[in-house]
Amino acid sequence: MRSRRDDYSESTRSALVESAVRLFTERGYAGTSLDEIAKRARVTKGALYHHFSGKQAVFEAAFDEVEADIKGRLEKILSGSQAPWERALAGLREFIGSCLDPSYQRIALQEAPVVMGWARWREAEDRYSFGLIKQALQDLIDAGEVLAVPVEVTSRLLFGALCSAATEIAHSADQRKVGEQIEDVVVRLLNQVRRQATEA
Amino acid sequence: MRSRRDDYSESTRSALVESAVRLFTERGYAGTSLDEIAKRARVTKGALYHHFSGKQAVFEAAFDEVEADIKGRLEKILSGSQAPWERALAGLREFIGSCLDPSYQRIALQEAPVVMGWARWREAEDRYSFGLIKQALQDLIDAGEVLAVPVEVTSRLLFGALCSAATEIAHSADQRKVGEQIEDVVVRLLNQVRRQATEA
DNA sequence: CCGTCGCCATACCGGTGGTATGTTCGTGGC
DNA sequence: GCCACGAACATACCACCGGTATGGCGACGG
Repeated sequence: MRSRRDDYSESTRSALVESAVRLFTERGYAGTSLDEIAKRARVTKGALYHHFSGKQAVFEAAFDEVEADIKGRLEKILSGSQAPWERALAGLREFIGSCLDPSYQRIALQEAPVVMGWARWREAEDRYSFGLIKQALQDLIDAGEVLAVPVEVTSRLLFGALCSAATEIAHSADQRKVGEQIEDVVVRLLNQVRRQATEA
Repeated sequence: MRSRRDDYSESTRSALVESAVRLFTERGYAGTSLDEIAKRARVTKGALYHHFSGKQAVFEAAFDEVEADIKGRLEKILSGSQAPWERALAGLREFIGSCLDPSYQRIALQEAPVVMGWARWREAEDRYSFGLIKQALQDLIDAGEVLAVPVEVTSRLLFGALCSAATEIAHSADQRKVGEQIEDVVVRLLNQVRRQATEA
């Protein structure tokens, strides 16, 4: 039986996470104090330390929050019923679009490797957006759509390229134009490794 | 006339920078205190604040130190007398190799965007390694070696891919193997956008 | 030989992450 | 219905660190 107190507890916890996501996005990890996070959630540091072991834990909760959101949207597309190649393209577009979210940009891509440490970040990314990209590439290869390439390193290259590209888009004055340019270049490159079975 | 004091002053300054590079590489920006940096340079925080305006300035000095080193090696190769395509390949190899330097990894690629802020980092990178990569790509296009692609975004994609790839190499158990895989994939992709003028 | 100023050390302050302790109130047993 | 218990917080406090203000010492120009 779920008690009334459990509701309250989860409510304040989620309020803390939400507050953390906002502040970390705006001012970064080092630039936001725990008092601020607690204050925005209308509690004190005591409550924060009851729910989390420390500042790092709060950050990781915010990280999970942001990543889970992206992952959900990506999974929906990648499990669709279109042809593998079109699914991948749609996923690519969705990922680039998601990268424009300032929270994902700063928390998941910029600060997470520094705050969590690279090893832990990589491990987490395997379960989130990077894992999905790798899976999508593997599917393409399995379906015979692209040449056999080392999946691990190739998806790593692709992920790195897309992340920095997305950051570029996000900060550019004309997001639409830069976004189309990037998508164009990426698709052009991908088409090069695509098996030409559909032709001839 | 360069006085004796100027020598001393520059000596302690460079000692501080060297100390900062070491500590920032080992423990990261947030994990190292100014007292530690000063102590390793056998001075006190007072000396540090005489030479630098604050912690950020110390970091930027360390950043410049690391970047200038890489830039020097890259420039030597890219201004060589080989054919454009071979020059670019040699530069690519050199850059991947340079990325394995833990200081460059952590200070210039990981922490700098967070510590300096993305905009300032990007601005600085334009004058260092990224600028050289962009120039190299532009040269290839000018020489008619590769198809005309949007230089800015393409080099951004390439830079991002290489950086994350290099991080992957640096942390892998078998650096040689992963390094060759990555180089292979990148060259394969580059060959795809290469103009086939040499054939036929 | 002396005043000056660059170079650096010492002392101190405010803020922040973390801990220890106190307080409230919902919950389950009787 | 009541009470003891513990979860869910609040409060008070400490250690450390970035930054500032001040003091001293020795080299350099006059």
